[in-house]
Amino acid sequence: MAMAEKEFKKDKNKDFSDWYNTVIYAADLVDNRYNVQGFIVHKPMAMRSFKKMYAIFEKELEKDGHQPSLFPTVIPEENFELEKKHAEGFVADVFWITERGSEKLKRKLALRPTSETAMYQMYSLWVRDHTDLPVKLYQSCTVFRNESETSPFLRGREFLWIEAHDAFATEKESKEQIAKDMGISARVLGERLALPFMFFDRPKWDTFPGAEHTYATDILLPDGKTLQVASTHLLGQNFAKAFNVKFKDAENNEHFVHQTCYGPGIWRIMAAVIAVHGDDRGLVMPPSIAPIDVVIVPIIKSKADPTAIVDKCRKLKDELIEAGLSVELDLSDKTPGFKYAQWEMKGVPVRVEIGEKEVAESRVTLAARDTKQRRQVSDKSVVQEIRKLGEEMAARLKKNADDYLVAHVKDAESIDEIKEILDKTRGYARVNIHSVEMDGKECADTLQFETKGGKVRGVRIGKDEKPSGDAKCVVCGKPAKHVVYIARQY
RNA sequence: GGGGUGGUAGUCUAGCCUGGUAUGAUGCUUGGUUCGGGACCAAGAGGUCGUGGGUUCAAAUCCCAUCCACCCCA
Repeated sequence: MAMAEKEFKKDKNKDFSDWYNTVIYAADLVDNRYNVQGFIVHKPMAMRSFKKMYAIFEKELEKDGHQPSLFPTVIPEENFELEKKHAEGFVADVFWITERGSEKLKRKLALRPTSETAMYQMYSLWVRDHTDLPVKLYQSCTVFRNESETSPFLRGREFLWIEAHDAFATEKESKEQIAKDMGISARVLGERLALPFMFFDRPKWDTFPGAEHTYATDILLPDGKTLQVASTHLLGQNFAKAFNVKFKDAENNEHFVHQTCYGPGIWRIMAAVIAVHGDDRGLVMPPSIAPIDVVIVPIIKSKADPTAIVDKCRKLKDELIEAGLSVELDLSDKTPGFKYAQWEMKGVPVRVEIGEKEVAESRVTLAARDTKQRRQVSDKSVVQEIRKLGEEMAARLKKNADDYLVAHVKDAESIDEIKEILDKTRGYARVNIHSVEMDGKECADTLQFETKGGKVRGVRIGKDEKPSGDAKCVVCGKPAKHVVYIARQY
């Protein structure tokens, strides 16, 4: 709370990391004084946005035929180890429960780092024949991972996400689901949250442990590093075989199911929203997930009777709540300028100012968070005008994001050019590379070393980008089979 | 994995080298003046100086141990 009262003077573009590490506390999103590293307290300003974000995703998932569920937080060791590659990939990150009371457990229980091995255990019981398919369940929950380096919303030992786990009769359906999942990401991240995202087909060496293919959504942050905020994994029949998820088709033949899982990282999406939209005055929250839609600031002169102003504020608050908006009326004993700064810090999209002039002229003053520009609107059309202001703001955020992304993708034909792009442009370098199958890993490793952390994010999905016939790999010089994007990553 | 920084009031912080009554700001409380872009005056409350041990007449300060957090880099 106290941090929020302090004056905030940070230059986002000059020192992004410092800006980020200050604004999340100044905007009263989290408190990091809980004394376990990587486990953080989420305050109301964060939870309000999270709940809205969850609601948006859940609606999209349900439109696509998913149903809500909640599986246990603990996974017994024997389940966890069933899919070998999955277990190998995650074991270093798992927190284990080894005791209950003073008694040592005979088998360890994992705190779920992800829920495949909890859910598919049950899927194997539930799926008997083709009429049981598809299974499409999601859960909104937290998961636990023993990350060595932690940062609020970017990397935590406990973090919020959604995981959707689907099982299908056919490979075709499972592949179609990948596109549907990306459609959800595109609508939520691109349209509702105005984030500059790209879809990538991850290189073979960078797939989710246990998956055949990983399709990921990356967002470019202002420091030029990309953040993976969502991923869909084509699991094939790997887990189905490990967990014995089988069904009988219409001809009474047994088959393993084909599975996918989709995980939008609610925490990381928040990080992206903060990082992409925020400015030197604090958060700029897109209206779709703003913790508070509107703040009303009364302007009261000492010598005048405040009754009429306060009455008008209260009446407007009721009217806006009636219209479905979340509203804060700031009657605290602070000066207007102080209140403006406070609510701007918290990213409230629309501010209403009401003083004696507004009362006398039956109007109010609205101010948009992103431009800080004010406009006068009549009392009669306040709700409508606030909505309009929100829509205009959302459109501006979207345009900024799109422009930003376009300006931060550049082609490179040498490692030096890639370095230049990573360091100066602070964005993606688009290059020809030998291969994104396992035979290309050596090039990727070299590239990562030479460019100090530049990683192959993968082949862009939906763009059909292919190297020309005589194109050479930017690293090894052999004929290039793929066009990929390189960036440093979180 | 490697490195760095720090733990003193709700918050930020001075003091530590050179041991001797705990510094300032902010926030909070009360009263008053203010209020259209981070107001001001006055009074007041608020402290196991991370924890444990040692040295000493005396430890926030010196020594040893330990816990915790934060940041940066691969």
